[in-house]
Amino acid sequence: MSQSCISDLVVSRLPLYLRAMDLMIDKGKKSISSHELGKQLGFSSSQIRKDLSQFGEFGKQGTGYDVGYLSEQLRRILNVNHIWDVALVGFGNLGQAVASYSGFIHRGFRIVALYENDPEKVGSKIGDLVIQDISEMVEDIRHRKIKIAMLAVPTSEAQNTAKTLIQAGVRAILSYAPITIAVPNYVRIEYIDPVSRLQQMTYYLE
Amino acid sequence: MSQSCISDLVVSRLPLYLRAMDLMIDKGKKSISSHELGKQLGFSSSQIRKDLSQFGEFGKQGTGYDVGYLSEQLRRILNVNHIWDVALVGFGNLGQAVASYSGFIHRGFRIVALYENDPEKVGSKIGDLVIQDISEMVEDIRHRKIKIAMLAVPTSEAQNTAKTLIQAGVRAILSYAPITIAVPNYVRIEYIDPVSRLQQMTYYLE
DNA sequence: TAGATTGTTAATCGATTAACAATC
DNA sequence: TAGATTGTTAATCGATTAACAATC
Repeated sequence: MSQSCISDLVVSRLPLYLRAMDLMIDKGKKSISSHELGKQLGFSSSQIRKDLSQFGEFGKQGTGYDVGYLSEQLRRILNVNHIWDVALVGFGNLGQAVASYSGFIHRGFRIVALYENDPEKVGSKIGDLVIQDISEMVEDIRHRKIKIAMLAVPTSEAQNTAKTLIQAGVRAILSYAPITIAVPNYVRIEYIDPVSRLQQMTYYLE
Repeated sequence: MSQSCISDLVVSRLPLYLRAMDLMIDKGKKSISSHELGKQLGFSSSQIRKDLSQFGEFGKQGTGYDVGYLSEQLRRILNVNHIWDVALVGFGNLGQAVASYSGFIHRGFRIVALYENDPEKVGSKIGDLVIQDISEMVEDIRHRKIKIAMLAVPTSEAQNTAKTLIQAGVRAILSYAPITIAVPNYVRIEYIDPVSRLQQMTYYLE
């Protein structure tokens, strides 16, 4: 059974299911029905059962889903049952904030490299990490076999930096630049653009 | 013609069209066809024409869309032809980064208030803004008629803070907390969760 | 056992695309 | 005028939901 038959829409919901499971674990809840989970996430129970059934049979009739087991299975499906090394490019305000965010590690990601243009910043230590010059980036990423990068460079440099990252072997990019970046189809790219989300909401205001 | 017949999927693409127009303006490009715009954004030309046609006739046969005019129209449609006042709640690492982000103002948003729990931080000035105690939040937001808030508080406080914001009159929330927040249906909410986006990509890796 | 809830099927609903007459 | 591109229609494609037999 090929993975390619699963819609990206379904995949995009799996992290939300996982998030919810981990919240349940914190609360000490042992099992949950699709109905209850749906209510919590704002999805229909049908949709949750349908989504999960694409990957296996994780529930029990009468009782629902075992929270610990489903969490484990979702981690396996999403490939976050191990920690991924991530590179962060750009250490301006945004890059600094991303670097200091503590929410990555327990959800499967660890920033292991920082690259920056500004010679003033290169060489500084942030926790255990030294900010490296961007000229070392390709060799370093290739050598360390880093596959995921977060992009926090200025918009004008985003496309070129992405290209360089891909040449170095990166296969997934999370970009904070408010611009669409062209990548080959063997590379995944996702965007974080808070302003677009705000504009989406103002459409409905007033 | 009621707005309610327009899908949120369509609305979510409008900010991307606007972003692209503004990039064109910077580049000095005067007009663009749906085909060229689609290529740039990774959408089909049909989809772009269909989306835009829901709001009016903005193009010209033979030449495509006038960049300046379409930009203006999209701003009008999205209600960002004026600047919205925005409140930011939570001034930890994340809140500080959001506050220092310079990309809001020229896309329609201005942070006009900062609220924080920590008495150590309350009273400090950030640019022109004073960090206010969260206890002043409801009265202040109500008085200033602020309708949009960004939520950068710890996960455990997100739901309650959102509730308070809504009581104060906020009608759109951009939440950075990795949790689904329940809101009444007259309130819009969007989420920024970089880790979910990363997990969505690792599904396809290896 | 009786009640609850799953996984799955078929029906519905909605979104995308292909095609083309209209026209700049 | 001839070429290009729109706005729109109809066809296709895909996603969501309702319903229910199976079963814990």
